[in-house]
Amino acid sequence: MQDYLHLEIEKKWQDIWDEKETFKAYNDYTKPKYYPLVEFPYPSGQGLHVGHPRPYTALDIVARKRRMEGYNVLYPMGWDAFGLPTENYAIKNKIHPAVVTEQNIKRFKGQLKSLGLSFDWSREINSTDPKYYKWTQWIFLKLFEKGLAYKKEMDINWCTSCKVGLANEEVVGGVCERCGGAVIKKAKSQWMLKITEYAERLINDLDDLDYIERVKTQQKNWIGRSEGMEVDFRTTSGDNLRVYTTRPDTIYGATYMVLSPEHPMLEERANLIENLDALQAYRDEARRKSDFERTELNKEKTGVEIKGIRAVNPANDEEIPIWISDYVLMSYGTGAIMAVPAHDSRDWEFAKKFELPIIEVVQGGDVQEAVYTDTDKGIMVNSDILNGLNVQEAIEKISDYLTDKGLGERKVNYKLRDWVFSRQRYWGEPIPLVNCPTCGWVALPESELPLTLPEVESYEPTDNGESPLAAMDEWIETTCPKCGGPAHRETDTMPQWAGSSWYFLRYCDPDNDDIFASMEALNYWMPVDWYNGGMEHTTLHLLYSRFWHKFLFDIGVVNTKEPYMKRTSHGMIMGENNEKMSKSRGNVVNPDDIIQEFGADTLRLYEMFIGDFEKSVPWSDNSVKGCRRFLDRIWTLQENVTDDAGYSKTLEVAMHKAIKKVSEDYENLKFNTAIATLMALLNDFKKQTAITEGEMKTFLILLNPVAPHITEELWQVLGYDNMVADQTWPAYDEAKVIDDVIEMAVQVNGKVRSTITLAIDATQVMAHELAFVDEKVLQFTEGKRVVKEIYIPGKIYNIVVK
RNA sequence: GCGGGUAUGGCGGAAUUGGCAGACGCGCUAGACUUAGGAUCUAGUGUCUUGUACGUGGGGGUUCAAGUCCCUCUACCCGCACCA
Repeated sequence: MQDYLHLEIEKKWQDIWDEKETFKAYNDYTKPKYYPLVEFPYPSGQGLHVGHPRPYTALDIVARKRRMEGYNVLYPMGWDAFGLPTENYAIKNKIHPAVVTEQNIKRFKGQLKSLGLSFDWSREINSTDPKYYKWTQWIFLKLFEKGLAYKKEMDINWCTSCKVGLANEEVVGGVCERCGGAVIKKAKSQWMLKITEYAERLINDLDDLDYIERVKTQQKNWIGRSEGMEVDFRTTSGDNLRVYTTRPDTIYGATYMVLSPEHPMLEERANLIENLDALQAYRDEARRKSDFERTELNKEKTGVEIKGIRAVNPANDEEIPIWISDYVLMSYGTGAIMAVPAHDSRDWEFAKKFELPIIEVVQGGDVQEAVYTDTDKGIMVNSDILNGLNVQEAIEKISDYLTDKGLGERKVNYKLRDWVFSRQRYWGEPIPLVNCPTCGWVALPESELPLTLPEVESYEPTDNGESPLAAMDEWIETTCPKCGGPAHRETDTMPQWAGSSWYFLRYCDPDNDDIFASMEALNYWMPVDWYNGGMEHTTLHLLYSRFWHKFLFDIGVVNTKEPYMKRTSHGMIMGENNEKMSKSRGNVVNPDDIIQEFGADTLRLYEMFIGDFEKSVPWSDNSVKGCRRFLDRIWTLQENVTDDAGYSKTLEVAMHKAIKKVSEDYENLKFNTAIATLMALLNDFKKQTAITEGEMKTFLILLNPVAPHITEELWQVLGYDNMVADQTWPAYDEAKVIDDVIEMAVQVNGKVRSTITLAIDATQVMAHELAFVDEKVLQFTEGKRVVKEIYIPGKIYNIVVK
């Protein structure tokens, strides 16, 4: 017997798979297809992280199993290569980001190949390749054409000392990550995409999808649909202040109003306001905080009352004060609220701090002492026409009442905001628009796509907040495609989300120069059957790509209204100390080292065995060794295989059970228990003097998706000249999976006292007879009265005594 | 703070969804083989005050029966819109 030389064996089979194009997805549109997808990685300078192989191996298992089940499988891979780290590296080292990207991709690809993943590399894509981003730009132009892209003044993070715009991630503790300088918000005209127009569909269409529940919930909560009312409050300045509320029933408890510090009323009625300076100072302060900081509850509430203007509660005509406070956001609702301190915890804290009146309108608590929010079963009080109603009835009645009086209207609101699509950066897709003094914003004609990134001297953003492209005069100066007059190019680029919002479509037809993918290819391959990715992409990436896909469906260029049929999520791999792996913590494990020492099969097996696929899990060097030991023990099986093609009598049930369990577990993300089953089966094998060829073959096929190299090698050792990858997935016989005799636990008063052996279909009478001669049972029942017997066939027998 | 999730031996985890808690693996203990062992093989391994005992983050409840269902508390993890 040869030694198990993992490096040699793994290289050998990887070369064979490449040469034979074993995993190529062929364009035979008559066969049943299967399209599993993993998120394409950002090729960072650090190389592959041990976290990457976890999802890749998981869907590799599914892909390999599907091929053996007769499907034409498309399991593709590519690079999501635009992004901030590459750009920052380029700035620091004065090297073109494209060069950095190329190096990183090369390294990543080599590492992925050494894992033996069954990707179809002939369809590799790269989001920074002009041939790819031509179509990203094309899709943007379609959005623009349909009125879904618009310009709006939005705040960016601005470092006052570097004089550059910063990503949120570059703002640490309110200061610039690079220089420690103060960061303020600076208004900048930005391209926005109207994702809010799709909010309703993005919620409703989730119903038909096979997404794991927590992903659906997160998507729904992120979109944040709420039904409520917009209500107008008159003011002493003669204006109407419109608020949004989901609880119009509590309007009689509204004892003050709060406006967002950015609310336009401050400008519009500046002449009537007596304390403008204080308000302005507060506004400046709020400007330095993010929405996230502003809505933090545990911090002390702050605010300033507007002196000189008061509001009138439309329900009871009482005059109430108006405050500004940063816990009200301009970006949600109308930027103004009616505050009901008795029944909203934020309002309650604010009222307590500033000694504003608290009026109970739903019975059930002591609102002077604590906020009362559990109002579901409460009855309305102090509310005139609503008194005595429950909350639901009150909402209906007051909504009708205010609507009839012309004081408000029912309104559905979403937390979801439109997508800020501009970045003042170099390393992104140029936005293919031209600003013409006479025609306004004009799209480039399709024939001019891709609009490629020009060479620039510096990748640093300019000190007036524009992208590095703004310094390229000869690139900016152009002519208007519409009128032919002089015009300027847009210098902002797209966010990294752009390229990843449609990449799964390109895999279907990656070399097409006429369209991003032909309808023929899309009709066959789409939708993605199973998409696995990190929980951290559950809100943004998933939502953005669903939005783009729905848009493409609306303009008739894709065939399905949803891109992904099924979405699952994997947990993170932590360092051995159960902290996030990072250089600074010194707990990083390099996959290359593991492959070198133990082999790719061991790494794959380990990452699948390590724990619940959906949960995060710490790395363990010892467990890696245990997985290698399992493969070593399999390797030695080759010495004890007989010529018998079937299963032996002693192992028959175990074989059928294992096929069933492994087949099901691979489908349900339960890779750890699938492997445990195979380990148990190997233990059974080891108890025999020899196993049959049939048993060995089945075992190798079942293990192949997890450990493809060693299983192919052992297959060859058995004397076959084809591959495991060419085999048919084994079937099991349901009749042979069930034991006909079982051990049943016998409980007395709910505690297990003994077990009895009986037929699977035995009756209670038979169980009774066996149990009441059992010494251990009698010990607990003797001299006592049997009150009740619970017999669940095949499960348990419980005797209740007194 | 808001939204989502998690908690089981020394460690990673399993438990047919209300029916024998701890499968499988690691670690540990003992033994075998060995010049040697961080190799391999065999056996054992939840805890303790060793019994009508206790035990699935803490407290309470429902049930013949609870890791699983209900109430409540705590701790940790992910996301929060310019990281990807």
